[in-house]
Amino acid sequence: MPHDFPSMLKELHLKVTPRRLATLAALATATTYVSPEEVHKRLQGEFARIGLPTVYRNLEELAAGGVITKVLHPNRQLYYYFCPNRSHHHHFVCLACRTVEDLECCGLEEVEKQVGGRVLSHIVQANGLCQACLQAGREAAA
Amino acid sequence: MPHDFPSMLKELHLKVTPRRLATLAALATATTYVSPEEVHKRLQGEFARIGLPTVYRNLEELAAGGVITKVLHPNRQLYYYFCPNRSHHHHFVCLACRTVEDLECCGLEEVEKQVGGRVLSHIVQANGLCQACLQAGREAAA
DNA sequence: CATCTGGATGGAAACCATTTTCATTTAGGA
DNA sequence: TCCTAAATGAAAATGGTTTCCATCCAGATG
Repeated sequence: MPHDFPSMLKELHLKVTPRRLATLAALATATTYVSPEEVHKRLQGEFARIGLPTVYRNLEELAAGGVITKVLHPNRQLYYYFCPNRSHHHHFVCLACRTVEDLECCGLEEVEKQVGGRVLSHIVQANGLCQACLQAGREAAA
Repeated sequence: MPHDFPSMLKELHLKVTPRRLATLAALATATTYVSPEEVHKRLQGEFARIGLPTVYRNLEELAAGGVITKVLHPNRQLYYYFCPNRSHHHHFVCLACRTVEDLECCGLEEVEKQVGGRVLSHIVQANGLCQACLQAGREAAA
């Protein structure tokens, strides 16, 4: 069953606009994490007018709603990834081919207990080279 | 025994300069993570001339050498923290009072095995409110 | 101690991903 | 069909961070 993008948007109380649907479609069909700039470029093939701020805004809203995932690159730029896995987990991202792999959830759930405070957010992300890139001798890229 | 900053710098093949020593001293005496801007401001009390680029460069070099730790704020700015704990571990940072607590190391060591590739770097950081801030009703700040 | 050399530094400018502003358009309920 | 708040584009601003380059200094050498 294909993704039901309109329902996803409605659940987030976002209007179902052509640009948002196209953004979701672009992410869902990408095999790697992508930059806002790249999403913008791709949408320019579908819309005569599409502003970069719109892309930034929509990506941010979708990520805030949990429909897509942010990838924090070591270069500190933001990338986005459509992760169909709805359960709580973390990612390994290949810095060469930009693929994303799910990781088993690690013990961060106990952190709040350990700290005694409240965990508002957390980052658990491993960066590196996937098996394929390692064997192919590819290197990390910005 | 106080910290031996000159030795730390020499181990990293960095020259022992007054600015670097003052930067380390500033971080070591701070009870919270601090921004490059804040380090710069503090050093202005010690040096008639101190450039912001110098502060950025030195902080980056010290972090690259593992002498200090980067704190990745949710607002995507970089902060730094002098963590005397030399063993591998991760951090919980309070977004209200900016204190940093050590976390027990979680299972990231097995990630490389799980992925089959090579982990070049990883981020494991919990953000939130520490116990004291939670009880005091303080809130997260930028 | 004097000299030498590459690393360290300051100031100004550049960078550039991201955000803000604001006028215009549009989704979707009334 | 209307209406209103949300969505959008274009242009400009933002601001943390980095680059450039001339000058300075740590520290090795003799």
